[in-house]
Amino acid sequence: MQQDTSRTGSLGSVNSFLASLPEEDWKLLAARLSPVRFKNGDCLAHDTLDGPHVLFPLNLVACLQFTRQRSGLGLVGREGFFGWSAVLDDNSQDEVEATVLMDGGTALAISVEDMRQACLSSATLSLSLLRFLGSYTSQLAWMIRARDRGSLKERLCAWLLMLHDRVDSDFLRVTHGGLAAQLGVRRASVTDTLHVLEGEACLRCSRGIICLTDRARLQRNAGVSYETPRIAAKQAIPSTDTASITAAHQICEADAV
Amino acid sequence: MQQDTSRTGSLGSVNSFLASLPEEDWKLLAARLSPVRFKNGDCLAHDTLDGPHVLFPLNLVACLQFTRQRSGLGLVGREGFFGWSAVLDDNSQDEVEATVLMDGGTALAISVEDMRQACLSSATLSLSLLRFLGSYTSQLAWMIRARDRGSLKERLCAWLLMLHDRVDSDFLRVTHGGLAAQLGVRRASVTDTLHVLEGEACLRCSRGIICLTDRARLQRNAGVSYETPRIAAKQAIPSTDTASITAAHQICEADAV
DNA sequence: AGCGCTGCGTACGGCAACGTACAAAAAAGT
DNA sequence: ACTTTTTTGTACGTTGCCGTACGCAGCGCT
Repeated sequence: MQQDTSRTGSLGSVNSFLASLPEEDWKLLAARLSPVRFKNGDCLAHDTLDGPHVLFPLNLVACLQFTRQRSGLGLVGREGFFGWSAVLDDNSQDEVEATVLMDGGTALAISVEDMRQACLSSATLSLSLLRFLGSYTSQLAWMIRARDRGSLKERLCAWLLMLHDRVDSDFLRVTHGGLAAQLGVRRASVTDTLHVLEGEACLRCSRGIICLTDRARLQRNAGVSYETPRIAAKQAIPSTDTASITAAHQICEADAV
Repeated sequence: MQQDTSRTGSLGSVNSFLASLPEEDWKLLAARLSPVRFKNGDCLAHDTLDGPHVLFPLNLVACLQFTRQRSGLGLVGREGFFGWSAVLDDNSQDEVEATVLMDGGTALAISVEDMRQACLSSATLSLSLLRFLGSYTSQLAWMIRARDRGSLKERLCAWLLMLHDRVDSDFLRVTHGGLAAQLGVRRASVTDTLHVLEGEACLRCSRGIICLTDRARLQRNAGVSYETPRIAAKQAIPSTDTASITAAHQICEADAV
């Protein structure tokens, strides 16, 4: 853990976007961040908070999607943040929400006003936001590609890998129905495809849990649908080791009382 | 035309992103912008220029796509710009290129270095970039939605409307094959669907030209696939009237000699 | 006139994913 | 121990789009 010691043990150290900020930009935000806990299925920024906020997930994974609609647009986890549309007061995107998928946990929140202030006083911070939005853009683009040229098997593998990237366990707490919703396909299709993958020894299913056993093989199955997202994630998600995350998580829990 | 008089008659006035910039940010860019002409089928930023540039289309429309692949990711025209990935030195997106679709024309170019400089010295400029990237993000998101829930008819209508938004004529210079490539489907499927739309009196086809005759009906056919892109575009594309565009175009031609 | 090229019309079989439906198994509530 | 809910297994007919393929029409070129 060769991170900036002033931030080690602090709350922000586990969100790799925050962790990657230069010292001055971090100071602009640090004082105004406060931890918020979310349960599984919660909608980020609507359920728990009063006003609009930007949220930096620590150990939760959220699925971006249009309000009240099935197909998921992408994932946000500890590599990034959610709520940029409000910062840009871009109401065209108000119809996109993020619901917590797995392992309900903690995110750091900052009010949109504070965030906007910080951006206006630091061009490098704005550029950092731009960089993340750029990588999210790339994620969306590959999603599009996957939808018309890739088979369901390919897409499912890519999605599982993206989930796996954002948690610390090989056990994904998702149901077939949940995955179907996120991928915008039938539940039965997911079940079938998972059985095929199980046959290829890529994973094992039990009720409500999928255990990834052969990431490499999954990756081969995903093909190009996962190639670039992986690269983008590698840039954005540096080596955040499990221990530090758990530690910070516990600090959060204590802090959030 | 109630635009800033200092910019009326200048080149940037027809790119609505540039036009929307506050005076100071505009000054940061104006001196370093130079017009570049593109032919139909050219690839923005690779064919004509030496180094990496950011390009602000004036009267051309470009289709974003992965290198050497069919399906188009989105459109960029006079409402925005292309080349942000280089500004963020986000090489994960290097595989996305933009090829000129229609009516080859002029774009204003600024070197990535100059652009980065300008962004670092102005937080509001960075935020403007963010805002556009946010609306592009939204465009991509609706694209995803359209691909799995929308029929080809729906997607085709939305695409035609988006093209129409970015030109000044009701005549679109595109072939069925071209549209098929952009939409990532068979040429024959496009032909069939166009005939259906022709039957509904939405448009008329001749060789290499599609004439939109009933925008409202097209919009109804497109359904939600076009709703939000339209809203996003309305924010980003203010009333740029034909006369000013033509005028500025001619200035460009003179300037580009 | 004749040639070639690009763009359009149309057809047939195939397949992945769809909608729907029903029942069994596992967990959760009482 | 019993009921209720959630999750999973499996089936059948349907459909939108695919791949491929062939012929014709408009247009430029020599």
